[in-house]
Amino acid sequence: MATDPLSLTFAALADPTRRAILARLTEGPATVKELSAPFDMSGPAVSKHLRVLERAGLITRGRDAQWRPCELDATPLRQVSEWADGFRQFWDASYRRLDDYLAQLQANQPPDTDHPA
Amino acid sequence: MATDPLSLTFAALADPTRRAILARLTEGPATVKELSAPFDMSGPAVSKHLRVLERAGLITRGRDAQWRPCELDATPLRQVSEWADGFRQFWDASYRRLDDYLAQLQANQPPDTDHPA
DNA sequence: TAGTTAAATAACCAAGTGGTTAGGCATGAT
DNA sequence: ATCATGCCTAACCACTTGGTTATTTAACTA
Repeated sequence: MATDPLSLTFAALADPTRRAILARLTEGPATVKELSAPFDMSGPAVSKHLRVLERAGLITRGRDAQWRPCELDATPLRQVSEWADGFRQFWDASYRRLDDYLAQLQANQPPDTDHPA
Repeated sequence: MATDPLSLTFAALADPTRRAILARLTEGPATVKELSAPFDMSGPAVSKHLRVLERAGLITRGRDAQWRPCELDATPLRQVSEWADGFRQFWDASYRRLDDYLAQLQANQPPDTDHPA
């Protein structure tokens, strides 16, 4: 797998379980067991997901007796947002093309308001 | 692998080659050979990357004689941007915490400008 | 000391990834 | 009809992923 930061982040996000864990962590830190609760999945499976999130820098892990609380670190998501925003004009393109088409229609042959589509 | 649309999109983006292909396609449609040119990689390898992008709905493929031109479809990136934006307050949080700290410092014990840190 | 709880590690498995080479199939050119 | 081009599929490889169960480590508790 690619090991550059952006690729690690995207790879970490490419799993619904991990995205759900991040969503849960927006409400505050949680232990591994708390994070496991919503999922029909063994503890080690959740541990692996957490390791992927940690490698991507999306969570940090502390230590409190036998608990290892996880905390959200959303800073890598900033790069994700910025990368995606670079394509905004292209996902807007179809709508703009439709707007242009409608504007041109309006200018050249105004629709007959007596016969709306 | 997860097969929901957002996971497919994130997985497709988790590779620098595929992101470079998308960047190239912002300049307009291209054939597979044109897309392969910048990469030290066999044709089939690029074909596989294109299939991943196609499965994620990020490109569409046409047919022109023996060429199979690829075109960008950025609409899935809109969901990516919206998902990431949901975390904006959290990647801003550290800066806000710093601002708060500085503001509090300013109010309670104004820094000695003769002894800057 | 013995027992319980939280979490990690180890070992394993099926499936997927990212790459390769070899070969096949259309299409266009000679 | 033959050949070259563009691209695909097939088969293979080493490695990763997402899951499992069993075991181990670490810390608290009785």
